[in-house]
Amino acid sequence: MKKIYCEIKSEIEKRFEDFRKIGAGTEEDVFRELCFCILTPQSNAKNCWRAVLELEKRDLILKGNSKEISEVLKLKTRFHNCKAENIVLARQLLKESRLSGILEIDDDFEMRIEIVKRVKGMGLKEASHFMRNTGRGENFAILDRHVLRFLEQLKVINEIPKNLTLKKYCEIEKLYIKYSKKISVPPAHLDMVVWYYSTGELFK
DNA sequence: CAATGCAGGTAAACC
DNA sequence: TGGTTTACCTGCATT
Repeated sequence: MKKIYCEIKSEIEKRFEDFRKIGAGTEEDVFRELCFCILTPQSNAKNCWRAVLELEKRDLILKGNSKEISEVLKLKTRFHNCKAENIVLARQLLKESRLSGILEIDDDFEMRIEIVKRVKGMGLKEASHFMRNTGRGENFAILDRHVLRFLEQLKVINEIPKNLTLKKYCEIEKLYIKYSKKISVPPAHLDMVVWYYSTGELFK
């Protein structure tokens, strides 16, 4: 694992530079990333990004109603009806200037909790994902199926829990961080190493 | 062709 | 109250 990390470390660092740029960009740039994270659960990440681009092309991210958005999401992501609703709801936050208040929170952990509480469709995993993609949360774990399987294989955890409650997520996250320290790979980077290891490529 | 597995989970209902 | 189950939902690759 450490060996793989050394091979792709510079590539990962390049990604993180891009992430920080997005985070420092316009609120709209950040919102596009939020939409992406709302789409990814149980869906193909690449198709989710294509869906975001398609929504943008049709100018639906800031203007489309849930039905129009759903039409685009259909064929590209699972649960397109819920996710279309969630994008419209998240947009309300943006338009009522309640999103910027969340984004201005200094403490990363506090900000993550606020995202989970305020943005429907965002759990701890996706909130961590969103924060990483906007250049924050370097001490978070993005506990998706790949990472959990990886942790199980290494016996960092005994088994993958059937349901990941907030409490269990935090417990496993602590073990994940402990392990990342042990092998001297930053927590945020380890996630990408695992992702590369299981899929053979780096994406978002 | 039918059956199965897989795709970066979350919210809400349930007991 | 907190852990568990279910709804959301479908295309595509593999066996």
